[in-house]
Amino acid sequence: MRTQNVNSLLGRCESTALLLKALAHPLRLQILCHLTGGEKTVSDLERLCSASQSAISQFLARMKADDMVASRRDDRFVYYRISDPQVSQLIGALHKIFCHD
Amino acid sequence: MRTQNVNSLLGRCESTALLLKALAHPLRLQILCHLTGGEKTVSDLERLCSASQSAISQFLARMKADDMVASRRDDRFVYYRISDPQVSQLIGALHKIFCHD
DNA sequence: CGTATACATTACATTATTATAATATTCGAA
DNA sequence: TTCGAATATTATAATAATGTAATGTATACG
Repeated sequence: MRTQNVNSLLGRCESTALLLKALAHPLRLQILCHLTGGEKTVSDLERLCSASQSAISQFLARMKADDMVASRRDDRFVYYRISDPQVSQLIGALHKIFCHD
Repeated sequence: MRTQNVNSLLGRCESTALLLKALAHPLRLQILCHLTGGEKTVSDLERLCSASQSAISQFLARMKADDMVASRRDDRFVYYRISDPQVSQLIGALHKIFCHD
């Protein structure tokens, strides 16, 4: 049963590991760090992360499919934001552990 | 320069992503969760995680090479423990976020 | 309409990760 | 010294992730 699985240690480790894997890439992590500062367009992220448009767009699409981020369009720009509270919490925790001492 | 790199956002994201990657596997995460409860032998972990000896041993070797865990031998048993404080902190943070609501 | 800008998608070669099986080592007890 | 339990290592086939290039789509504006 799904619920039982999620409540078992293995089940929680499986779903948590999936999320960790989604963050476990320098560019994806960078993107999410920038998004904690508020929504950004693809070209914002392109400049901020100095990565290719294609790579950024692909990772955003993937994270959107995983419901980690959401987007809205305004004219010719698409604004992305973090939509999963657990992702925000996790980024916050990472910041405390790795950027604060 | 190494220090500058670690202090840049990209540098911190790179090293943090490496650690996340190391945790981003159901079995490795399970192993580390069990180790937060104190040191365990390989066969303890084999039972606790219901995984093969080979898989457990390989992951432990890899995490040891990454200085995430350490081991000591007592007679015929090898006891593993978490040796990296950041790993402990991270597991603690994950527990709060994913196992506490 | 046609063009430029912003973004998305597809395709693919390269590299990394995984699971599994087989074999090796280490150490204590008989 | 031989045996078995505990752990480590090696090899490898299968799968997944990555970076890059090329192409596609949408929207505003002249």
